[in-house]
Amino acid sequence: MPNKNLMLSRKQQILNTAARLFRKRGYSATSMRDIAREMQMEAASLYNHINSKQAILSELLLHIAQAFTDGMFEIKNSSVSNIEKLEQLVALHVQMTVDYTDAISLIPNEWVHLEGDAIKHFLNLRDQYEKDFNTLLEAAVKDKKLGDIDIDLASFSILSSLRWLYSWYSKNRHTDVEKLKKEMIRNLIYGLK
Amino acid sequence: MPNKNLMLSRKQQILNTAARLFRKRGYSATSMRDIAREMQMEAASLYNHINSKQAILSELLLHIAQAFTDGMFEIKNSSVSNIEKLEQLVALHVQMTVDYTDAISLIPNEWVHLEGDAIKHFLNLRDQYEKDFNTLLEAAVKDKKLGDIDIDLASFSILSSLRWLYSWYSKNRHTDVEKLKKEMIRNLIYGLK
DNA sequence: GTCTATAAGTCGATAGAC
DNA sequence: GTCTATCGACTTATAGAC
Repeated sequence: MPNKNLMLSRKQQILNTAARLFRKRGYSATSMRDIAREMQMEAASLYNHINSKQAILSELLLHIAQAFTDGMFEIKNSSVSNIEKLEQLVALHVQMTVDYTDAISLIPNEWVHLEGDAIKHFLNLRDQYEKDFNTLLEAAVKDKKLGDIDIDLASFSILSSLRWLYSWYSKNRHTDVEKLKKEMIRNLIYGLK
Repeated sequence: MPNKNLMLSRKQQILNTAARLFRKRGYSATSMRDIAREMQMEAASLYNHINSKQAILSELLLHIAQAFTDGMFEIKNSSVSNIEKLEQLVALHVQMTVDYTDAISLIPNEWVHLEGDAIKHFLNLRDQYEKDFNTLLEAAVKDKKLGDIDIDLASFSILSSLRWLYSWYSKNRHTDVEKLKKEMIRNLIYGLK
């Protein structure tokens, strides 16, 4: 298979390369020269495609956060049961992990390096997502589909596992995605029954 | 209550301060000048107590990793059932989280900034711990105490939740520790039944 | 769109006075 | 054990040639 980067815009190539390096060493320990070296160009040339190192990070993080918000919106407003909505949310996380493995790895920690409006926007999206998740979990408990759990702690446990899935998936890329979704739904939701 | 740091050696004060800042901004984004400012001294003075910034990180991470290895050794060699050993391991993680909240937050990501022998040592301890954890999980399945789960993925899910517990605990410090242990055992182990 | 050169600042760490 | 002063390397980002 030819290098997938050949089909992408120069800017998208830079974003993908940066995501991979930020994942490996963190935002602060990755220099513009590091990104340029991987792109086989000089650091100064990067600035013809992106405005700043900070802009790279915020594009990566806000794109992922917005995709989760959009997914939540669709699932929340669909006409299936609450427990099925929870299943679909777990499946959404698995699919995002498969599609954006490097960028999604930045969500748990690297947002602290965002600045100004970007960090505010990111935290707004994240906090609203977590509230919506808790609300659905609570609704499923009221539907008697889940046991009498501590909502906040259970929500936290589920989202923690999903946040770290990129790490497991990176070592198990051969895994069938649909099977992985079913297994995670079982582990994280029906495990709580 | 007087400042707890008053009872500690100057070196331990520096380690605690560094752990707090490394947690907040990451190892790379935290400068020796940042640590010194929090200690109300000059950066150069830190070097009378510690050899380097790198030495701070390796002391913090290897102390935690060794404590987990020691805990695993005791639990593994005790004479209770496999499922009870798993319960005790979850309780160990909860206790470590309560006792070393800042330093434990560095375990998931900041080890990548270790160098030389320190990173080798850390990864050896971590990998052996995870192998032991998987072995116990498998034994509990054979004992018919757990369902027919994907060992590797279930192990991963449990450890992911435990790795992120420091974040939950920081916002819920009032929580009774013994109650938290029981709730996590229920969520992470008996949820899988 | 890529390059060289460089500005302006921060980094970890050391030397040596007190 | 703490300070001031400083070294040499590295940082993000820009100016301007091609």
